[in-house]
Amino acid sequence: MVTLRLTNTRTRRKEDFRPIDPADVRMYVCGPTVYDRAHLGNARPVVVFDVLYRLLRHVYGPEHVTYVRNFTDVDDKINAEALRRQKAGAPGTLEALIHQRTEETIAWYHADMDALGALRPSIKGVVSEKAAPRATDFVAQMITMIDGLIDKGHAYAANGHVLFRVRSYQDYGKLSGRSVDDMIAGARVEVAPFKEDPMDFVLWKPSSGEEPGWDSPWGKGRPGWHIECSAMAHELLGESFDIHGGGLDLQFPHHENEIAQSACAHPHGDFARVWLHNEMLQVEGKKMSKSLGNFFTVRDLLDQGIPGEVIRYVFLMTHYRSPMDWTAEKRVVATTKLEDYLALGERFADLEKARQTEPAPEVIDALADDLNTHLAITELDKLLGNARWNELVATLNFLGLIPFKGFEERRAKLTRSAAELTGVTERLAALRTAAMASKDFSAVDALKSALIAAGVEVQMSKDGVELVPGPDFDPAKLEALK
RNA sequence: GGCGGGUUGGCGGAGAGGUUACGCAGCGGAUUGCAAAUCCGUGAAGAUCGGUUCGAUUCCGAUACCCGCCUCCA
Repeated sequence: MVTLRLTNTRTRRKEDFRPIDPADVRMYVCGPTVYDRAHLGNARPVVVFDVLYRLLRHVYGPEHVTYVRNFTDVDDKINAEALRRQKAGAPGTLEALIHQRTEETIAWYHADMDALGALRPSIKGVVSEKAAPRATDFVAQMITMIDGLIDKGHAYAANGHVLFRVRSYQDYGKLSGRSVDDMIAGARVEVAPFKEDPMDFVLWKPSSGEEPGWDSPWGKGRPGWHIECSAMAHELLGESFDIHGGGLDLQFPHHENEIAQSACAHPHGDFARVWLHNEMLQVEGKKMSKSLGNFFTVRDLLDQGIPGEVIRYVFLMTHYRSPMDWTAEKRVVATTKLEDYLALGERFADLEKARQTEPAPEVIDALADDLNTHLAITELDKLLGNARWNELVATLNFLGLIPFKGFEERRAKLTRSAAELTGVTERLAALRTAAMASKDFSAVDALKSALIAAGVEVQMSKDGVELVPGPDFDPAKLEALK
């Protein structure tokens, strides 16, 4: 069995991956706050951890992998959007508007991530709502956890809030490599009069009438951000699980706080053994931000006609622990490459056999070495160069770049196109033979130009004429020729 | 201010203390009525300065520059 090696943020080292239970390898990844369409940066961890998920499924078997990715559906930005809609005259209670907003955002998210070829999270291979849990479905577990933390002296209620007592957890800061004292010296912590210590963070906060709230021992309120992941991971994956992932920006404070809460609430568990963080995304060398005007969503790109596979390929070009730069040039390269793979795979692979073929071992090895997706992609070119067509197709499917279905659709399309081109090849060949004798190529060139304009690739050699319909083949443009 | 990461040929981007990365683009050639596609060949690198070493782009240190987090933006 292939041994995976992963760079564990917790130890800052690349380590052999040994699952707690090979029959149920468990991974948790922080999902989105569902207040709006996912932007391109949101998509990077999704693709990165989808590759890991696929690799784990390959190595341990799909039914032996559990992947949970949450939805944060309680958040001030969601409340703000719902309130804005209400003020704009939308009917219904605020609660209903919040619900409506989170529902539609979750549906968008799934659709957009599906388009990127990301598999849905699953529990032991079974896709379900539970594998994509919503924070609001786990408030009771959060309250229980907070209550336990108060009992153990790791948290305290003050002023309608419950705060985590950071000084009560000795290892606080270990994941992100910071010391509490240094951070306070940095003086960028929110100071609230009711905090015992400026570093203490909120587990529970009171809700006003306009905000969603749940009854709790500390009054009507809502959970702080970090507690949801601790509660859901515990409920769905247990006290100890294998992998916890997310963007590097979550390393501090979110993941640090998750660890503190979980370690203190469940001192006998390990919480997550391996922590993985993907670097951030840039656009043309700069941070994507609304102020720079280079902010866009996944849906924006899809609507521009950029296929999800192209976005995915561009992501895979860069190792997950390096900043990734989204550029127009990379998009072109990705488009060209994928088109080559699709055209050549369709032409030379046996699709039936490809379905029975394992992904290329070189690619598995590349991914097993800390998800070296770039190396994996260069291996695709070698498969192509060595005419290992069935493996190429199987590997493209495995990587989520071109599913088997994509090749089949291309084949069906070509079959239809070939029917449209019936007779044209012979006509062109005849014209060319005549032209060879008369030295007047005008009729040949006219037909050739028309074919190219219709999206047909014209290949003429001394052996004859071949017409290959391209991806943009439009039979309607051939009507005039008939 | 604190903490962390990075700097490779025109572009993207890896691995390895000593042997061609690879891809895209470029250039030369084969082929073609002209093209396209394909094939063959080919130039080009390791931010700067110092150290360790028989030997460093690869290890160590410093400098410069870039980036991220510290502000519930992944």
